[in-house]
Amino acid sequence: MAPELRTKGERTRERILDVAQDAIIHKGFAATSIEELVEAAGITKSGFFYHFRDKNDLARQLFERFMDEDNAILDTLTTRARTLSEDPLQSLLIFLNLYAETMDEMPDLHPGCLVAAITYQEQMFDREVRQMNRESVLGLRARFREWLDEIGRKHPPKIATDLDALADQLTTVVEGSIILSRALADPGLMGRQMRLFRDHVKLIFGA
Amino acid sequence: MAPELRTKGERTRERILDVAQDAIIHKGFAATSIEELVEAAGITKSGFFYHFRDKNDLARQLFERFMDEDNAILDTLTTRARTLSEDPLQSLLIFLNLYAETMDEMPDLHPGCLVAAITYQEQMFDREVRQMNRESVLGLRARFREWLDEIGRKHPPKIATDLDALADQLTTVVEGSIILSRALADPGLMGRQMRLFRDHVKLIFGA
DNA sequence: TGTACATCAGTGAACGCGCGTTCACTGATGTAC
DNA sequence: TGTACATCAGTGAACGCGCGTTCACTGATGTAC
Repeated sequence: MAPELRTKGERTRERILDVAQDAIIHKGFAATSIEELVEAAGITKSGFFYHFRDKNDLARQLFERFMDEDNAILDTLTTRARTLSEDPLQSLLIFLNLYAETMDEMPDLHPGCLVAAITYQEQMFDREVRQMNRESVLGLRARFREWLDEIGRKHPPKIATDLDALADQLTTVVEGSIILSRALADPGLMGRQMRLFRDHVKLIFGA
Repeated sequence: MAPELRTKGERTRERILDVAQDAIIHKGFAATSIEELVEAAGITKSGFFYHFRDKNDLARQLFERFMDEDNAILDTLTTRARTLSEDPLQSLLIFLNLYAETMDEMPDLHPGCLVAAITYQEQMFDREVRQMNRESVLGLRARFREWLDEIGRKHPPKIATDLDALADQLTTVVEGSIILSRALADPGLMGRQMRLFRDHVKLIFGA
C-alpha cells in the first residue's frame, strides 16, 4: 500500500497526475493544456503521450486514483469511528466529527472535489469517465444508507425522516460546502457545515 | 419588467445569452466556443463581437442577467411566504417549501447553478466576474442570516446552533444538490434535499 | 413627402497562435547466455 | 565478465485544425430639416 520508490516511469506518471489534478480542479478540464502539465512535471509533450493514450485517458486515470484515495480516507475514518464506540449512532457521530476535522486540516485535497468538477464539465468527458463519476456518488449513498438503517434498528428515529435523502445529504453537504468555501475563500466553512449536518443526525435519532 | 419585444439587437443578444448559459453549465466556459454559440443563435461570428467586447464580456453579461433572475425568483417566493403567515418562522418554512417546489418544477434553470460552474473554473474568468460570484453568495448569506435572527427573537432556538452556518447551509444544499442531481440524473433529488433542510430548521426552532 | 445623414445590426474574409496528436528516433537500464 | 538484444522512458520536430479576435465593408432602419 505504501507506494514509495517504484520505477522512474511510475514516479513521472504520478507527478503528471498531481499537477493535472490541481489544474483541473481550479481551471476545468478543457482549460488545462497538456503543455502546461508537462512543463510543471519537467518533461516534454511527447513524454506525456508515452504515459497517457490521449487527454481523456488522463482524466480516467486521474479519477481512478482519486476514488481510491477517497475511499481509503473514508475507510480509515469509519474504522476509527467504529473502534471508538460499538453503538452505530455514536460511531456515525464520531465519524462525522472526524470527517469535519479532516476538512479543517486539508481544505484543498478532500474527497469529492473532483466529482463536482467533472459533473460541471460532463460533455468534455467520455462515457466511461461519466459512469465512474456516477458510481462514486452511488457508492457513498449506499455506504451511508446502510449505516443509517443499522442505526434505525437500534434507535428508531424520533422524527419521520426520508433516510434516502439523509444519506444523500452527506454528499450534498460535502459538494456544496466545497463550492461555498471556494467562492468565499473560507477554508473553515466546510467543517462547520459538516458539524451542522451532524447536529441534524443527532436530533433525528436522539442523543 | 416584462421584457417583450424591444429592438432586434436586444433579442439577438438575449438569444446568444440563452444558448451560452446552457452550454457553459453543461460543458464549462473554456469548452464552449463562440463558433457553436453563433451557429445556434443563427448569426455569424463577427455578429457576436458586435454584442460582446470579448469572451469574458459574455461571462459578465451572462452572470449579471442570471443574478437578476435569481434574485427576482427569491424575492417573489419571499413575498408570497411572508404574505401567507406573519410569523417569521412559519414564513421561512413556507418559503422553503415553495423553494423546493420551484426546484421540482424547473430542475434545469434554478438559481445558483452558475455559481458552481464559475467557482470550478475560476482561473478562466477575470477578477470582475469572480467578485460578482463572491457577492452573490454573500448576498444569500446576509438575506437568510437576517431572517434567522428575526426568527430567533420570537422563537429562541431549542438547540444551540451556529446560525451563520445554518444561513450558509441553504446555499450549500442548493449547490450540492444540483451536483448530485446532475451526476445521478435525478431531478427530484434537489427538492428532497431542500425539504430535509427544512426539517432541520423546524427542529432547531421547534414547530 | 423627399432627401441626407447617422446609427444599428450585422457580414465575410483573413490573421496568428496554441492546442492535441503523431512519428521517427535515442540514451539508459535490464536480461540472457 | 563481456556481448547482444529488448524494453523503458523518454526527446524533438512537425502536422493540421479550430479557436478568439480584427477589420473593412454593408443593407436596413431611424431621425432632421
